[in-house]
Amino acid sequence: MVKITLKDGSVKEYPKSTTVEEIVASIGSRLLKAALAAKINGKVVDLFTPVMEDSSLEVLTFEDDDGKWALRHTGSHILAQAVKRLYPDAKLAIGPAIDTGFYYDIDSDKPFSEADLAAIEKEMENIVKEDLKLERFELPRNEALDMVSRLGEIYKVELINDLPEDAVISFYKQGEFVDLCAGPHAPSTGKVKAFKLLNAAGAYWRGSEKNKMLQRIYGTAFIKKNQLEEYLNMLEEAKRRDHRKLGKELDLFSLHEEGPGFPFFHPKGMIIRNELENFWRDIHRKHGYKEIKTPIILNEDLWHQSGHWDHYKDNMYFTTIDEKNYAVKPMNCPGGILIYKSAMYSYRDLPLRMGELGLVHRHELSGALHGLMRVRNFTQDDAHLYLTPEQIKEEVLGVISLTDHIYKLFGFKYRVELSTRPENSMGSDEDWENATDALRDALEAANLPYKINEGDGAFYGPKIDFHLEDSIGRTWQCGTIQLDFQMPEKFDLTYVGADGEKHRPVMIHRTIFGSIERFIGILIENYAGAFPVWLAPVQVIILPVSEKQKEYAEKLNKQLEDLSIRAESDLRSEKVGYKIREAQLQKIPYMLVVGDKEMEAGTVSVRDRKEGDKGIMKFEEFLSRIKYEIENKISK
RNA sequence: GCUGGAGUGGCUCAGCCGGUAGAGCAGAGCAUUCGUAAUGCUCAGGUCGUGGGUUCAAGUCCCAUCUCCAGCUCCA
Repeated sequence: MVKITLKDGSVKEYPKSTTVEEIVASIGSRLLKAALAAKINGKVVDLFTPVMEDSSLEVLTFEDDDGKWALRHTGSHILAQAVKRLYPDAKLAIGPAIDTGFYYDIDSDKPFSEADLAAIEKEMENIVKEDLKLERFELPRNEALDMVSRLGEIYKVELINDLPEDAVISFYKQGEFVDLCAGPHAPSTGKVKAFKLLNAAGAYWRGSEKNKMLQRIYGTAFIKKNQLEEYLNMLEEAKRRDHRKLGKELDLFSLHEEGPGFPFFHPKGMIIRNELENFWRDIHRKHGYKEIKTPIILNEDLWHQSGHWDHYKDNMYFTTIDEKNYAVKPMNCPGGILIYKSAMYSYRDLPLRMGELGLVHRHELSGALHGLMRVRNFTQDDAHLYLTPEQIKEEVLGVISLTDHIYKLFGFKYRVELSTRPENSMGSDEDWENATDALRDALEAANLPYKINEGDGAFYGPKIDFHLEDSIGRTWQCGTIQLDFQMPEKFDLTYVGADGEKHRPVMIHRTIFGSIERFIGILIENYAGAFPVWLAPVQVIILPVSEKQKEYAEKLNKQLEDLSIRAESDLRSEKVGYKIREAQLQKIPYMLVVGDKEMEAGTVSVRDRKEGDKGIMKFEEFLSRIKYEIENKISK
């Protein structure tokens, strides 16, 4: 007999090699129905696993991440099985579960069209109906290789060959289909009732552009049909929030063939930009930053000296002036450094914080361009801090807290990553280690959860990255804090210490918005175009009921403008309903409906874009309310 | 850059098996002066991303190219 300790602390006894499934069945039929996998002594296993010793047992359902992943992983196997049934020549690569569902990479001569996906989905439904039991078996390496080569699965051969010597090589079988897989899986294909294939796209084998491009089919799976519906609705909703669509509808910006990746900002988009920049300047001044501006085009020699030529040339644009070679700046640091070098500094001057809203140009791959999120020219809200080595931690912490403060103002959730030394980089291992440790210390001190992003640092130093989410949960790097011992060396930067000797400062490169363009993209999607009043391109629109109130409307408009509130009046001879509809679609925060009643009483009938009709109030009262909202940057 | 898909008036979209472009919205004009998400009528507007080719005839077929979309790669 073995003793099984359940999550609630109760202990039950079962004959040895009773399967998890049988144990779960003895607990309750509802739990059995919901169970997808289990944890025995903390290790995730299949339900058909026999229990051989005294253990703790935790049943995993779709509510648990591991249970969810098991179900979706089974979804990917069903997908592969369906593909093999329909296209026996297709070769299978990898097919994992992911946050939003699952995918399978397949090598097939025939590209999968929408119609093919529908056919595959149909076959998957059959497999679900067949309710095939999943079985697991292990093979010694040579037998495993033998089996996958007999099946002609060349990618699986490669995968097995790359497994470490001591790895257990396991397979999962459902009906006629067998796949190399570590598991765990749902107990049978019948569990995957609520699934859908979403799209097909290319993906390189093993993620390297040197390898063959395979076809990746994405799908998702849930335990209940209504969860799937909900998810699909969420995707639809996200499409409505897409900043590219809203940018056009709200007349904020545009992109043209004449300048791929070079966004054009329209008057309304410029208002948001300028408000953000004003806010940025204000808060940075308060945090001890000076502002500078450096040229966009600088002599090529500078870029040789900075190391960009060796490490960043492929992303740069070049030009010639008077037969001399120049580069368009992809970063602001070398220009900023020239300003630093134009004076002498005492240790008393440090930390020196110099901010720059700098327009940079980078050659991004054409296929990577994406609305405002990834462009070829963008304005970084950059700053370079020059410090003594002792000041590193405090300054990094200062930047972290400023970043947190600003993101919170917008109500953004964010994720933090620590990116370490990349392959193509400069400097000694010791410098890199010190810099990376310093950033890690700061993160620990700030008590920020973070993930390590191996080899993703800048070529001159490691960095802390802040990622923000767009409407469908894709994340984009915005803020970054980079610690740099290299540029001060390359440019022979110095300050005079208390000892009267010259010393080498350390540099921090940092951004908070990251790029104004990308940040605006994130703002649009997060607010679904309904910006808080302080950012809204038009803050108030006055809607006279008829032309009789035209003058009253103009008077109110003028008063608003005198207070620097962005107001418009809709004086067209349209019905109020029509004017409201347009203002509503433009997501204007406040509509002031004025008719004879209001005109005579000096009042306005206020309509809030979210809450609807707020009733009549004195115009002055409305003024003080909106002023309060603007001044305090209220988002609601 | 790679794989797949798309590109028709300012916007959103229709156009079957090739026979010389349709609608709604927006715009302009006229009428209407109207109380919380679309008043009516009239008019104007495209040669179908670009360049070649096949054909008596191409938005529709073929080739090239540009841009966009999804994903991969890359990144603020």
